[in-house]
Amino acid sequence: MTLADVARMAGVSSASASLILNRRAGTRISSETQERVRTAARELGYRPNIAAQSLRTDKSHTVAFVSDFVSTTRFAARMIRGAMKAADELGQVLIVVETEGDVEREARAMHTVLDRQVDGIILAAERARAVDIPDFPDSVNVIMLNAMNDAHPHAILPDELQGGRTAVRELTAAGHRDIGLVGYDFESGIGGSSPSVTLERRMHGIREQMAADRARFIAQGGSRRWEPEEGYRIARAQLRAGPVRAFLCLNDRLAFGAYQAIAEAGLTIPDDISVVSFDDDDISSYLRPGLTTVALPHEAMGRLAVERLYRGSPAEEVLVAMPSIRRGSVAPLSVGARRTG
Amino acid sequence: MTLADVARMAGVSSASASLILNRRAGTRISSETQERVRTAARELGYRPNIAAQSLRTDKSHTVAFVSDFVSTTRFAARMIRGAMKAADELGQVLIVVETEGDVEREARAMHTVLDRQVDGIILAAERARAVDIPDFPDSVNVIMLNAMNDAHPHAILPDELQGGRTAVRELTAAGHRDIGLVGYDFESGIGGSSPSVTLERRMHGIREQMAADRARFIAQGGSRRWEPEEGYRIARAQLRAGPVRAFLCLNDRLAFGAYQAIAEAGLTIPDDISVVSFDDDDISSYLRPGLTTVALPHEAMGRLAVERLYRGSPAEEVLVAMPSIRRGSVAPLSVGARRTG
DNA sequence: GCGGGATGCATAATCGATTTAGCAGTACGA
DNA sequence: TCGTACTGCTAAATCGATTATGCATCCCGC
Repeated sequence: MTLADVARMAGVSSASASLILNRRAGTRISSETQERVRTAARELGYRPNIAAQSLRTDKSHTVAFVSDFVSTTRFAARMIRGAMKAADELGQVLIVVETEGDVEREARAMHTVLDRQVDGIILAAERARAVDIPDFPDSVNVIMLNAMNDAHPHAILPDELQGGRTAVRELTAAGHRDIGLVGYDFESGIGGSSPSVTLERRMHGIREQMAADRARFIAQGGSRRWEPEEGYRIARAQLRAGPVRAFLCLNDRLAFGAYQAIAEAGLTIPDDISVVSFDDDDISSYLRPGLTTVALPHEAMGRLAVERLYRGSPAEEVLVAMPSIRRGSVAPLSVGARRTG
Repeated sequence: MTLADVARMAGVSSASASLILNRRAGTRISSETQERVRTAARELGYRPNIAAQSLRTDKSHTVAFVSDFVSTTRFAARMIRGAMKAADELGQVLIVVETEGDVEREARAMHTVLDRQVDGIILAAERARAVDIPDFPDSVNVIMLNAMNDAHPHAILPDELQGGRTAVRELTAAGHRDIGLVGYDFESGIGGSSPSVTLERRMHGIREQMAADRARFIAQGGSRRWEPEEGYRIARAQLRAGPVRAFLCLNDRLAFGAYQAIAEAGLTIPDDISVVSFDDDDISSYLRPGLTTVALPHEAMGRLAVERLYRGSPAEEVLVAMPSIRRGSVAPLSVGARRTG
């Protein structure tokens, strides 16, 4: 079923059919003719051939989502999901390519999708970071998702500054002032696997809010890997060293480890000790009690990427709020409730 | 950079340029001319416009991956990853659409991708099941991935019969004959969330292998939901009822719960009790000791889907082997090692 | 009765490839 | 010398849309 078929059935030229079906005609075509064409299109089940459209108009209604990882964690998947929902709403479609961080595959991916005349490219990274990307024509619309690149200022990132503040406030609002920090050490600067702008921002937010609320870290434990084992190790050390009543963990896996250490010490969350963390990983809802965590808003970010490409929004850095997900690992500090025995 | 540019630079017609770059010419074009054209293409960085190609040839080198879920579990993501790897190797690209199981969105997705002249459609389901799909032209190449549909015999499924046998053999090979079954009850038929062909096959394989190895279920606990809580409940009941030394769990989340019950009973895995499960979920590698599980081969299945579409393989049901992932939750039965005190 | 403008539609070019049919030129055998 | 068979390439149609231009026709005012 082509446009020509529709035109023939309606007894008009395909030019008119095109004008009518694209509603570009204004008043220049009689309403009877318009009706005839629309009816014909409906009866024949006409659907435009997008390859032909794209050839002529240079619009493919297709966006490329090029990511270093799609399946390692659910984070990347959430960004994809957000992007796909927005695409669906806007009549777009997503070509998804995984590069596994391989530079050669990245370059290949860029070309492959450009060959398909995509309307824009979303370059996503699983963990917010600066990425190297191959050169390509300036005409191409590119947006960095959870990633940064000097040549491409259009980027969507989590608002880590606000996120850091929010996490601290979860604890201070419950009365906590003496807090154990798990995963980072301000003195040595150790924390996280690589120097990352977003981590800096998060730590900055944490520091600001701690000062604002007159709270202090009575213990700090840094580690490069942010896995349950390290969380366990650091939390145990802090519990042994002193009377910690609140942990601020830099991600949910660290918090998972901290939970173990807390249980081992015979303490109860949140009555004896409160825990707050970052990311909203799957495990945070599996844990008992559920972990209160400041979420990385990946779905919202993915959605925004598609929408901004579609709208041709200005190339600027966009920060997406990190909401706090309260699940029950924080309780008001009640003096003397702990270790009364 | 179009083909015409290349042709102009090489001083030939675009027809010749096309023939040469597609290597269709055979001996009909002089090698000097061929060289000139290839050089021109290289120097100009010529890349064919796939929209134009697709318009003319009806091949878009694009495959649609329509799935009910892409981001809920890592299973779906693994299928996508396998599909993408194969696509990358074959010079194809994947359009990914998520329908969330919504019939209307499924229909819309089918049309959207058909409009884009995809070479084939992969219809994937997160959990192996029969799916309803909208009608579309017979000319479209469709393959069911982890799903079944009467109208479309071309399907790729895990070999659950073999998988069931394999799981049992993991235990019987270690000397276990008296086994506790977690998640299913042969007498009541209760187990799993919905009647599923693949579950039937798995249970059939389990039954066969149990008989072949002269083993028996000394306890069975069925449940519709296969979540950690149920695993915990069922395992605890079985441990209290009698001297179970081996658990066969129907998925890793049930096993996760069983681990808790076992720890609570003061028993050690695998010395006191062996555990085998299905799926190879993430948690199976997080657990201590690592969980021995019969994996759902999702990545291999995704890969196969793209390859078979590409090759135009016959429309048949393809079963993919479920490999056993040994991690240390199974140990040889040593009589008297348990509860000696 | 005629120029001018609006109305309603068609013609044809175009996007960038593929592919069939066929045109020159040469070689060769009879 | 002529017919035939290759060889090496080009012209032009084609895929299915969009869009600039143009051609009738009619209405209107003068």
